[in-house]
Amino acid sequence: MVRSEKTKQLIIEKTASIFNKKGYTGTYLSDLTNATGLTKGSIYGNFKDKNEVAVEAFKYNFKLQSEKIIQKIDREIDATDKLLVFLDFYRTTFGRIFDNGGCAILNTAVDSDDGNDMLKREVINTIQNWHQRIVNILKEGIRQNEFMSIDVENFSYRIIAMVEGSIMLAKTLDKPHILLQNIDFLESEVRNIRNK
Amino acid sequence: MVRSEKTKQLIIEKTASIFNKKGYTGTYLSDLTNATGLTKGSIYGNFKDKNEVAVEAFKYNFKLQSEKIIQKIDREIDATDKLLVFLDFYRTTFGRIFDNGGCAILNTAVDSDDGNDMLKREVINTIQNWHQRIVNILKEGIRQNEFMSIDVENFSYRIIAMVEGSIMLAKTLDKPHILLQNIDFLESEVRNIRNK
DNA sequence: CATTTCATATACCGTAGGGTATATTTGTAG
DNA sequence: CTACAAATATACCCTACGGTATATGAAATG
Repeated sequence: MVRSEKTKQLIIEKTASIFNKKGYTGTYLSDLTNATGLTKGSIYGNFKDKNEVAVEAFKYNFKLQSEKIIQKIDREIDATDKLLVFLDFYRTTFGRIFDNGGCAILNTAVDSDDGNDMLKREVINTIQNWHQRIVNILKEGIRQNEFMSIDVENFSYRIIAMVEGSIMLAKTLDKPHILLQNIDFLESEVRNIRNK
Repeated sequence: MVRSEKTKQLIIEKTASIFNKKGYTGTYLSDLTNATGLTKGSIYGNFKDKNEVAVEAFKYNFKLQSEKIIQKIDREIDATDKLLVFLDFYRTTFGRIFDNGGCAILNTAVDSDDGNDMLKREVINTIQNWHQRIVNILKEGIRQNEFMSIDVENFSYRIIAMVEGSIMLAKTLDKPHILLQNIDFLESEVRNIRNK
């Protein structure tokens, strides 16, 4: 990795959680320089503007959350196990997610809802990717006669909505058990659509 | 209403949706003066600072959402009907909620998660009020043998999580049907806990 | 080792942010 | 109709925001 790429990476890594915590307008260039130990000149030598940093920070935040879980999912064979592994993931990582400022998708979706088109487009893409991933697992499960023939679109949006809503509640009220219990519920939902 | 109270109200009403759309740091005093047609002097004559306006704006936004639905709930006698009326409410009002910038609870919870203690406390209170309201309906339903004996805390957090998560998804992706379908689901959940 | 290239720091700019002290206006009571 | 109080506007403050032009420093190449 050339020097510039290293710095770029450093900036993203050091500022990602700040953007996630304070939002786009709430994160100042001074936050970026403080966190990185670099100067504005250096940051603007590596990024076009603050927006570009924010977009990269969001990508990084999501990757941080999703990379490991995708690996785990891919390791499983049965659709049921894929979904269960995915859900169980939140049990073990909610602490880290909370420390990082909460779910990047939720935060950025709410934050970029007015204005900030680049960020908004990135969030939409990310959600749709995630949704499609679950849809594909469900479809494969149905094809393999593992699951009943359900409305896969609907079911996967339900999972995402529940996860996101639960993270918001659990984090805001500082009651992790809300998330944990709703994960329990989603697991039972997954088991319910299985063919016996 | 004395003059000052009128102005205060005007400021709150005219700026509430702006705060909901752009968040606390994203809403500038210039937004407030533009929206109200007043000057900074007048705004600071009626409020201590921007934070106080934001808190009042949040209260107003939530009231706007909740006032009518509470009336509707109170009109129903059976616990089942109370819950169904509550859920059905979102079918008819999601458009207005979206136009107002989304659910005030969700937005403010995410927005005030870092810093802004006054706002954060207000959100927490509001969520807990809302939760308690659902818990009370469920408890009463159980007492009247209308519902099975379920975990009421858990069940009501599940409803709230689902509603909030669905609003986020539906608004971000511009797909209202996500919210509508998840409302359908919650309705069937309510019907499922009824004693036959 | 000299030179060039690339990355970072310095020093600066205009603007607009939140906030306030003071002047002006507007209702209101005698 | 005047005098007073309350509410609003004016004019200003300092700070720090996002951003840029330029100078300095560190690697890489011949």
